[in-house]
Amino acid sequence: MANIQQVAQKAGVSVATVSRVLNNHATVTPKTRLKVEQAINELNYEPSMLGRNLRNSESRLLLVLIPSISNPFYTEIIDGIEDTAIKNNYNILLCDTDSNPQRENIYFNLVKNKLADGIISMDPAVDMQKLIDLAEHHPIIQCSEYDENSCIPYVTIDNELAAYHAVKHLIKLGHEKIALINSDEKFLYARQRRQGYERALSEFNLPINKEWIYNTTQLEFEFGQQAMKKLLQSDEKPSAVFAVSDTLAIGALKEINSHGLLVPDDISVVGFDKISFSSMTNPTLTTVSQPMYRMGCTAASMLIDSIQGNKVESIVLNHELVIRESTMG
Amino acid sequence: MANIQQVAQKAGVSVATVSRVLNNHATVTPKTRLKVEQAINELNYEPSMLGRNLRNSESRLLLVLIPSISNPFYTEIIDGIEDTAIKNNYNILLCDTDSNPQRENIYFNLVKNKLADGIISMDPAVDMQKLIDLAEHHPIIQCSEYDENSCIPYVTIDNELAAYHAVKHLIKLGHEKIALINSDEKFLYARQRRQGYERALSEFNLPINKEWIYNTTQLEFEFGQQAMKKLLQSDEKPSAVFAVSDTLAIGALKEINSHGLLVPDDISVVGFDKISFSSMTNPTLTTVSQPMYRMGCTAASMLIDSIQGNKVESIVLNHELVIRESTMG
DNA sequence: ATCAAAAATGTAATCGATTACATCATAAGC
DNA sequence: GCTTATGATGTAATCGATTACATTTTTGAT
Repeated sequence: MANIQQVAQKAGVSVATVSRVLNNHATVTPKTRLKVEQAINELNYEPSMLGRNLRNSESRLLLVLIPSISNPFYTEIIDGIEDTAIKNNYNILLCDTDSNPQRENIYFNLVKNKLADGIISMDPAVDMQKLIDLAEHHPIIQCSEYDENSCIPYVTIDNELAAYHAVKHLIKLGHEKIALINSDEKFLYARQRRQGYERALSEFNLPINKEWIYNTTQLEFEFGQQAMKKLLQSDEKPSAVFAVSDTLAIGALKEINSHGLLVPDDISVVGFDKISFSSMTNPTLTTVSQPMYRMGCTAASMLIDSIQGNKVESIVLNHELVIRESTMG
Repeated sequence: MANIQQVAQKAGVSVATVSRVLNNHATVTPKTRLKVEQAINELNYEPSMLGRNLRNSESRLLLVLIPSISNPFYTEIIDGIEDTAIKNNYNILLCDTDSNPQRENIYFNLVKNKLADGIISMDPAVDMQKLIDLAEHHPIIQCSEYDENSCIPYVTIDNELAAYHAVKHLIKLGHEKIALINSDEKFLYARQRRQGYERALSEFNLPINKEWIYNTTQLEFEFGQQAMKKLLQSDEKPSAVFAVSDTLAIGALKEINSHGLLVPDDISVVGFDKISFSSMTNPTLTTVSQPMYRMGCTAASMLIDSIQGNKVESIVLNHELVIRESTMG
């Protein structure tokens, strides 16, 4: 691969002139520009990002931290991030942390080392202290998942309110025995959704039954199945279930089916996220939809703003309850 | 962020010595090493990859090209790639091309610019000519998807044989009217799977009915639904369906259900890939399982080998037919 | 104590770009 | 034709690391 010196030599000009052509600086004669462009083509030259970044300290690369690419929830958000980034002449790289601190470190280092200009973190299991430390010197945005005390700007929805809406929907349908399949409450969103759940119940004077609240350690289907299995063993079976993710809800659905019960006739189910598979289940799943694409766009805009030295404010977007077969009795 | 000069100054040594400490060169007195390490800690110094790569021309970063992170098929492969890479002291970056040539270019440039050492391509829609050109000067491996004429090493399964096994399974169950939901046959795997389908039919003297072969433009659920809808309208309805991806098969399942038909009683269904959803459907889906994790490991090993200057050979791995409810009449 | 060999450390070139500043060429004004 | 203003191009420092080679220090044998 040719370098700028060789191009300069071939074109019979200095490296400065080649650089000027490369960066579209005004003061280059058309004739010279042509010579340089010819040399570039002949040598098949492409400028090295390494040299450029070293000098400019910018890479125009954004890092997106996700806990696992297997969770379909992130897909649409990433589309939004990607589109916005490209519109602003930035590119993104996906970093699957697998919630593994070692891998996390690798990606943090890319930023420290100026190989990337900033980070959008969507990993709820991220090492918060490290993220906060990093945020002191580097642009970082939290997307969907966040730490309220961290001072790192975030974009998210009102999880408490969304859960409240979902549960209220079930109550309005006449349900009084509503179970909650929650994930690990070390995550803020899990605590918030539980609060929404409890607020709805309280508001309608329904008791909060510990037996109907189940916390899973992960979000995969099997954990939803396991949760539902346990709930079906309780003294008084719930007549409805609110799960904090579609994957859990789908696992629950499967478990209900395999017990010979019908959704929504015997038990109604509400999920969260509106992943694409949620309309493929039988019955289709009622779920809380987040404006994922917009959330991604917003996060990217915020990050780019922040990179360009502007102060950015956290943003809370609206959610929407999508009513489908699993609650249509 | 401190640089190596500042560390050297603080420790009262030269930059060369700092660099030696950083790179564990033998010839440093324990006393000096200590001084340097102290300075490094006090200044919170981390070496810049930019400077290092510029000098060394290696980044120890691998690029993984995927058409879309929304396809769950890639998840496990990526796990394999990631584990193997990390074991060899490499890191990976996921590149979602969205089958968009512009984005592809960005990632190709990262390699050309030495910001990454090599590429594992899993995008069937990749611009082959560009990939081949790139492969002349840079290590590249094709994973799962490949071009047989490209000379770029690949790891894959025998798609023809896998499809043959799937269809033979249906034939053995007594089916004689077997439909094929294929994707776009501009993809090699689609052509190969069709061949396997046809070989199985021919071997048992079953006619190949054009009406029972449907090509979709994409792999999302809806395209499977659409395909099945069309198949159900044919003069003679098929009694079994082989879809070249689980997502298509799940769409087909949904469509069959919504026509009031039962799987497998009325129509049997076989998918391909064994994505996690495939065990959450009702009924669960019979599918062809690829050794995805191993495929990922293999691809990563091949790439790293290639980076280190060794010649690598293409590899074909074994598949397995997983029989579940959708074909258990 | 002296000197050679070995070990430790320093000096400075290098990677590939960008850019402030210097220099050279051209055109305009008189 | 001479001076000056302006535009085009070149020179060389710079970014942050690595490393061949040079230099200094230490060690050990006599």
